[in-house]
Amino acid sequence: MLKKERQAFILKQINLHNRVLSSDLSLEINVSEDTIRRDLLELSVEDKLIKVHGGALSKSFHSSFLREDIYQLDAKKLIAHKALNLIKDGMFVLTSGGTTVIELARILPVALKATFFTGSIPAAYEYAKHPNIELIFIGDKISKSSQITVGGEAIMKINSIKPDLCLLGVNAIDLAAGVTDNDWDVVQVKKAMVEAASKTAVLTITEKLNSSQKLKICDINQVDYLITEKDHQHDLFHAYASAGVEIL
Amino acid sequence: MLKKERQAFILKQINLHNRVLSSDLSLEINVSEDTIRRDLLELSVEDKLIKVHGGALSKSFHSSFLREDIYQLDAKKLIAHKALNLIKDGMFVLTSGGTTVIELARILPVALKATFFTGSIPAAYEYAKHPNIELIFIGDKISKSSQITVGGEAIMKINSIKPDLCLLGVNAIDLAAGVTDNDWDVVQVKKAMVEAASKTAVLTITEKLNSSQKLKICDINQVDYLITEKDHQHDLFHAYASAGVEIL
DNA sequence: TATAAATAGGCAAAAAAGTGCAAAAATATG
DNA sequence: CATATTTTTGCACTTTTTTGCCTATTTATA
Repeated sequence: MLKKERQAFILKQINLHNRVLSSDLSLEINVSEDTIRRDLLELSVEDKLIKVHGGALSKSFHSSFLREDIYQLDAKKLIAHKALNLIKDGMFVLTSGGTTVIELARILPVALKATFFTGSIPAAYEYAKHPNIELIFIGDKISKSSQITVGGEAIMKINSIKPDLCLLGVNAIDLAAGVTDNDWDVVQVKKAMVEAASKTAVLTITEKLNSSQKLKICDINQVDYLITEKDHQHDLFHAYASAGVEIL
Repeated sequence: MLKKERQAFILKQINLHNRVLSSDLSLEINVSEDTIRRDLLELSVEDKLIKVHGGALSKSFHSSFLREDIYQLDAKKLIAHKALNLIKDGMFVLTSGGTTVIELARILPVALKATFFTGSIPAAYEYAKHPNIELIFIGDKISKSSQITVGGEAIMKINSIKPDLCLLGVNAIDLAAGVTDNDWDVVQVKKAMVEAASKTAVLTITEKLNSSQKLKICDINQVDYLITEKDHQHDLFHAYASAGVEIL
């Protein structure tokens, strides 16, 4: 069998079954696993498939969602980088959805080994691409507007875990009003998340600071860390720092 | 043998077998391999064949592989459209992941009002965009390779529902071997899905027909509908139809 | 953390390809 | 017809490609 034929065969198997094992191909085509590995390497640099330990995966399965224009993306990236400091190897992390949290999911260091819980579909999609984190999706009804799980079953599930850290992307935060939002179902879930976690970090652009909405998620004193794009010594944060929130 | 005769012979062999080896041709025509190589070089600059190390490949063979992705996508879209006929307003539909199912998710008519259950992140992402369907995500550990929920909790959840229809994107289906797959965790979940649903429809391109993998999801007699891109009267389906599967 | 599988990188043998050359054959030209 | 010119072909040689094997590392997973 010619090399090109072999590679075509491999691609066909991948498109057919979404994944192949080097060992299987080696047996089927009757060449050494080294040869298969070299083929997979070539095809992967040609962007025809995704090479993984032990074989290869179909590309179509792993193409990413289109990133739409995100408001203040640079600020959100900065926030994400700051938030990384809170996440350590072996941690159990519970995260909400929201563009800032998704940005964080994208930049998690590949070496990080941790367990993430989330009910957000876009966030889960990003976490799932990470090689070393274990992902537990909290299922139930999906809220269309926020693409996040809501409902009693999800809340029960959240109550049954005890994560080290909750990363909350929020809509509004204010010293007096606390963390607030405007979707009843989402608020119930976020409430449960804050309650369950040992520590809670709020991720938000400063624009949302000192604003409030109609439904309350938690008080300021339940927030352990506040992460924004501005320097932690900025005047804006004095009152929050006094209230016991650590500013990052 | 004249040079032109020889080249015509080579082209004939290529069209017949899709590939030729320089060494074979040298023996058959009784000229040196150098001459064959020069012939192949000439024919390849004339765009009559594709020269590769060791011989040559037919043009159609090669170009069909380049276009395979698009070709398969068309097939999957066709399958998705056929599958639509099974889905009625008010139904509870349980779906797996896989590119074909995701294609279906993309083309659900906006007017359709139904409840969808899934454990696939990409599929959920598509369902979530639909205005009128209610989406319940089945949560648990997410399998990285297939981006689908796996694990005992997910299976228990599936067992607790009684959907009207299960839409299964499969990796391999065969009359004797039944529906098979290659990931243990995924197989457990799919098994539960088939068990739970009143009716099961298998969505697959015909290329996956009559192929099998190592782990069994269910027997052919548990499959109610088989949906492929080919006409339902195609010879390929006789045996399946005889086994009681309705071909769409 | 320990163990087995998978991988990368170096090496060598074999196959194939490129190169230059010269003999043979075909073709052109006076 | 004789000679010059071009084309074709095979051969000797070097270079490149392909492949399998080996060993040290890395990776997956219990």
